[in-house]
Amino acid sequence: MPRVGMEPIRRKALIEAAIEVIGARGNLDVTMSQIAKSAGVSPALAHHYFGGKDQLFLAAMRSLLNDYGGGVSAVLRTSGGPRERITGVIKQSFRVDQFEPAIVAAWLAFYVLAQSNAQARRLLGVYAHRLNSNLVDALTRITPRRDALRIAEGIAALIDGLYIRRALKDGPPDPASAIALVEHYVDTELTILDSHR
Amino acid sequence: MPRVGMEPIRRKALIEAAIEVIGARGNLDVTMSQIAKSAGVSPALAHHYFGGKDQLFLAAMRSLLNDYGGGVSAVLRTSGGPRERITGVIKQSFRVDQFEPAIVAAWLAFYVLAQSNAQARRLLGVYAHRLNSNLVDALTRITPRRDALRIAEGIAALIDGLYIRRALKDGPPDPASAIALVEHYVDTELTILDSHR
Amino acid sequence: MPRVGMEPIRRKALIEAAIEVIGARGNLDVTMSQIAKSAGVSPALAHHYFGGKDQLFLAAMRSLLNDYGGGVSAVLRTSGGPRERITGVIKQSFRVDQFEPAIVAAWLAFYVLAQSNAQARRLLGVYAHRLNSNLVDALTRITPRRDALRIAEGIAALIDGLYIRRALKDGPPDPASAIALVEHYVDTELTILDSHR
Amino acid sequence: MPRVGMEPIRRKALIEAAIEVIGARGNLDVTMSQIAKSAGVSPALAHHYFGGKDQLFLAAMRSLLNDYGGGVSAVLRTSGGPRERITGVIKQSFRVDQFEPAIVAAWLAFYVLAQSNAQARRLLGVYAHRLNSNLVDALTRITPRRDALRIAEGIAALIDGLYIRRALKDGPPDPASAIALVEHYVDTELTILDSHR
DNA sequence: AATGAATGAGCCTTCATTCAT
DNA sequence: AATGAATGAAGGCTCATTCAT
Repeated sequence: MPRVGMEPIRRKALIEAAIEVIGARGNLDVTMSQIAKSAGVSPALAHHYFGGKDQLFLAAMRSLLNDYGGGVSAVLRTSGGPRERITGVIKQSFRVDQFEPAIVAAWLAFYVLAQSNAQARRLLGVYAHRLNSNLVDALTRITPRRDALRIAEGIAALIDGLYIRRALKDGPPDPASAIALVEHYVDTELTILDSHR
Repeated sequence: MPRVGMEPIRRKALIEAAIEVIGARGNLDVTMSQIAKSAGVSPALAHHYFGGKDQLFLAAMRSLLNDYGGGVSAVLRTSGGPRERITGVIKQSFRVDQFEPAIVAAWLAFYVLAQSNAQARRLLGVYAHRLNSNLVDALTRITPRRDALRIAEGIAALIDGLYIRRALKDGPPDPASAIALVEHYVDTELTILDSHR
Repeated sequence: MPRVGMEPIRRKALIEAAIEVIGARGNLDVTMSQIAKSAGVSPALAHHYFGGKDQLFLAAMRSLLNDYGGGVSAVLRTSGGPRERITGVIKQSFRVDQFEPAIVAAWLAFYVLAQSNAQARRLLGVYAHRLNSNLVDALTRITPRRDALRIAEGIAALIDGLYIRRALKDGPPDPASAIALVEHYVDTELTILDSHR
Repeated sequence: MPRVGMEPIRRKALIEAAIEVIGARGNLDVTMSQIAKSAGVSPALAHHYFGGKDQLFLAAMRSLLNDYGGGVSAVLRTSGGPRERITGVIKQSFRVDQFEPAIVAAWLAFYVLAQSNAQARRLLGVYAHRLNSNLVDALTRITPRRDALRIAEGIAALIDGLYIRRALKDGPPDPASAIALVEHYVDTELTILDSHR
């Protein structure tokens, strides 16, 4: 029973279904039919709205990145000093909804996709760069630029590494301990720098 | 002209071809034909020796893990004190051959495979546990167990995270800076602990 | 904004769009969507007005035949003697607008359609027969019936054959030379018959 | 039950099946499955040996052209004077096997294909040029070049046109009358030229 | 020991057609 | 009068896998 104005609803449903199915399977070996079925529509409709499998994947990836990037931006707008902003980014990265197994699995899958798909790599690059800028920006206000660059990369690497380890570990992801570990890293680095001054 | 005793030669060639092809493509979407062609044999032979695609993948993963794990073991046997052993593990993780794009890509692909394949997950788990044991074992000799566990996870997460970031970054991987970053992390953590004592 | 009395306008637009699209593509592998888009309406409307793809094709074919047949009839009404009427038919067949690549391509496509579609074959048969009647009718006034039949077939075959050759040749169709060739054929045949009398 | 050395057998069978199916249907709207089934193999095998639908079509077209072109060449090697060679070409064009409905229909379909497929057009162009060369070559030995060019085009157009007319006409193709018509055309043209000399 | 031959299963994609609005 | 929404059906193509040699 077709009604007008369904396009945005279907698009959203399909993107969510894509992430769900990819997350459930753990990789990108999912079919348009599976996604469409999960969204409650025919495979043809998915093609109609997205033009193809790749573009649906990219749209899903974009959605994931927007959810994350949007949260980071919101945090940065409200946080106070540099150190608080770093904490905000870390908390955002390990926000409980970001840590849902399906989401993490989709992230991993998209990481891999980025190796073979230029557009995906670009998307990822933009957000990685934006995250890095935010971290470096905050750190340069409290440490020399040389250290800021290193610490920023350390934070990002820790975040990514913990993501993987949680994704492949059995049991609950335990975001609190992940946050604590990264926070501890930041504190330690800053303390050492202070003591050397 | 078939000769006797070819089996180990073919197996090895096929495993190397698999890693090469997977690395070149960036993911596990490779065909048996591609692998077989790269190894200079027929797809049927690959099937004959490994029994199927999944098992060839697992064999390739096992090979990768053995190369890495073997190196770690060798390092641990020759290294002196606890701190040196940690350095040994880090160096091993970022050994230049481990950092070849093809190898990194294969690692990533296998990480993802581990999400959906129990046998792969088990393989990965064994080696992760062994690595963790080595790190914790060394760290407990110089820090309280509580801190040793945290720092070990930090080291492992940093290693994994840096892997991903190098894999997806354009340009050369620069293992030296990766090693330096992790070493710095260890030193910093240990220094802080010392100063609080 | 729907208005009354749009049906004939839409039908005409769709038929012209069909011929245009078929001509542009060179064959009948065109979609309703392409045709509808070219006509500036929705595919559903094309379906609504013609009942289906086949019927739209037939309508387009009918239009093509009417344009051609109408021209022939007009020529025959105004021309004087038998020889002039033959010239009229030939000129009509190679009228410059009939020679537009799109029209030629549509003709060819419809020729092929006639092989598998009874209605199309009937349409083509009626017009072929009418053309033949006109030619034979004119020729019997100046030659014995036996020769008239042969020459009429020769004229028709030459026309058709030249159509194909122009359609598939690179460069401009050059209708003048085509007309000249057929005219020469008619003249030669008639001259020979005269000389044998 | 696979046996070695099947490739040429399968290729031939598939090409013949393609022509048969295309001929039976009257156009190129045939599926790989239909062709493969008609050849007694799986669709996958057809792809395996030809790489795709287009290439199978082109191979079939090449086969058709070779059958025809090969016959023409054979005729030209054995025929005596120029006039006999022209007769040879005409006879060859209307050889009874060339006139089989399926073959004619395939020819027509390939003519249409040539409009949209560059490779097909090239194939057709080569053979058209070769035929034209043969005709012009023979004609220039008995008429001025200017007339030779025109008559050669007339012969070719008549042949093509008669093909179409036979293909779309109900009843037997009657190659004899087609040959007679073209022969008569040649004789008439030559006679007229003689009488004007 | 090794391979050419062959296929079944499945996926992406397209498209004519229908339907409610 | 007109269309956006939606789908069933089908086609091209790929690929892991099997089999006889």
